[in-house]
Amino acid sequence: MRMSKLFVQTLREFPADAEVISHKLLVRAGYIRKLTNGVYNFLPLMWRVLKKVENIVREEMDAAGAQELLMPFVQPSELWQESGRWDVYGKELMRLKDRHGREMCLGPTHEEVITSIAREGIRSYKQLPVNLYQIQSKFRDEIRPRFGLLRGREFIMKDAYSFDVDEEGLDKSYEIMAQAYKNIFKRCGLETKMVQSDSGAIGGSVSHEFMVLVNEESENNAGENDVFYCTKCGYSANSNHAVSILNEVATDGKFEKTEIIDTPNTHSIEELSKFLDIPSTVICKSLIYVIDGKYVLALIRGDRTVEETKLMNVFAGNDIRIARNDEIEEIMKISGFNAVAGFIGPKGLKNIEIVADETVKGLKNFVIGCNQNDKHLVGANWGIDVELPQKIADIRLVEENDKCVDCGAELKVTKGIEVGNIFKLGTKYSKAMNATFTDKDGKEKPFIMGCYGIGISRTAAAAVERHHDEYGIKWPLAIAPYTVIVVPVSDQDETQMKVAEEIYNKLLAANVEVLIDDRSERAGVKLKDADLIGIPYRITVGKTIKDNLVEFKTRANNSVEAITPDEAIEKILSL
RNA sequence: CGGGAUGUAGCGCAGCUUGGUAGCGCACUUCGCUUGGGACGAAGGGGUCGCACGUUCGAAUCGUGUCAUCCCGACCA
Repeated sequence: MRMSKLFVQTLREFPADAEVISHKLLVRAGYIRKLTNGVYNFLPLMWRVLKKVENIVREEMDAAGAQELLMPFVQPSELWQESGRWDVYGKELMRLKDRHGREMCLGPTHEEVITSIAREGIRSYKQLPVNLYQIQSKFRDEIRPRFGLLRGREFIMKDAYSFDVDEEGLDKSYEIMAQAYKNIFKRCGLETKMVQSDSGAIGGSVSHEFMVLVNEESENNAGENDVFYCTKCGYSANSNHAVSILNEVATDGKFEKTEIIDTPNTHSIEELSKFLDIPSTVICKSLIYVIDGKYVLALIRGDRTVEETKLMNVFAGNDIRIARNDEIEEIMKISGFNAVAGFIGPKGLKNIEIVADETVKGLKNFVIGCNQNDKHLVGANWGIDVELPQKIADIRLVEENDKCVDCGAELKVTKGIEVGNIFKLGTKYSKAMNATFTDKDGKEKPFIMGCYGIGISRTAAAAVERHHDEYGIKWPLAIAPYTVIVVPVSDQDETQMKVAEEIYNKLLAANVEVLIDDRSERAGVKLKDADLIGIPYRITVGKTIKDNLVEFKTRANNSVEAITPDEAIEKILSL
């Protein structure tokens, strides 16, 4: 391709509305352009990259025995009503009506549609297992799209769905996909970590996420997930799912008397601990949450933080948030108190579910709110002064230096970009939608399903996050829009132009994806653009051509060497 | 949805306090000159100043409303 004809506009400055580096670079280097909030045009260079990623995904999925199909982007509400998700999938589901007033939605994911396909097409266990996938645009009306391609509303996704006879079959299908995913990301030039995660709105039991770790980048960190991992064994998990061994701390408050004492203006654990001159580990913290509209009181030791997803899962909820002050007021009123946040305790509360984290179980002679402002109960003990809640669960956020449940070594935390996700769905959809097959024993059984997603556009953006420098993008070879760019330094030097054209034509003839910068620009412009756009290799034809030498540059490490044109061609052909 | 900020040419910005009919850099067009790291000179084209209503002889500038965008929290590939 000739640069003079290539549809690309590079910008001399970064766009003002971009925050993370992949967004800044992709816009500046002319790969993408925003159409509207969270929705981007993929310009020719970007589309080449996306097709590369898609093809890697396609090859590995096919090799893993999956079959590609394409489902509609617009879906009828009926299917979603069958699965029960029409009412629980929140505002991310883009709903619309057709001319007859019939309710539809833009596909954010395709469990319902694929289940309806399986329901119609699979009658017998003999047809199983089967894995079907598609690569397609998805639309999720995200609350806050941001970070360019990393969290758009419309994005390209590969979604696959497996159907098995039984759990062992699912385990096998899941394993095959996990391996395919490892191959895919490796081929894309991305190091990923497979971590345990919460299964969220899609549902199901087991799930893992593939994270591109980005902690090394201190500038505007694009990693939206905290990943905890063990420094010794292989354990790693998203913070919304991570567990750890209870850490050993002082849990005896050593108060001589049990009494309610004045603790003025101690709204936070920190203030209370300072005021009483005790460690925060002997305080029981009380937090009121609203889960699916119902009130929940969560008790946790003063030094720890509640993990909201874990808490929500205790009640199988879909939505969780901390209660507002007016809601706390309402609870207090119902229970006959008037305490504000900071002085709340479980004793005497009405109309609320109570759950305690494991950390509070071992507390002795501890401090806890008693629903009286500016007062706390000190020297409390479970079963004597306050009832230990019946519901006890792990609802705490893991912290760095907690111990691994598998091997006892220390856990560390890092940031990650989630580029892929695999779930064991089980029968969640097949049961709800009555999708069954006839098994060996002649009985009707629901499919055992799994689902497997990869953010294609996000993967490309993640590659930019991981591979760039101050001059621009450094595409991994496998997903670069072009392999090599030939740059004649001066378009007025006949020899340079002639040699550049020769190199270009030879590479073209060898089916190499090659660009030639034939624009009548000054050298600086052409070299800067080549770096910005991030083509993996550059062959610069300059003055040294009189000695039959060109400059061969490897963008990945910015190394250069002077070699002959033929050697340069040879190097490219031997990649 | 809550908190903060911003909307002026394709991109980056100034002008707004103290109203007087819009400007700079990049990009674009033409000519000259230049060609190893985003040159230079000359001449051009392009904006109903987000939108609406109001105040005023007169509004980018003041007021009210509205829409959009960006950042911080709850969603997720």
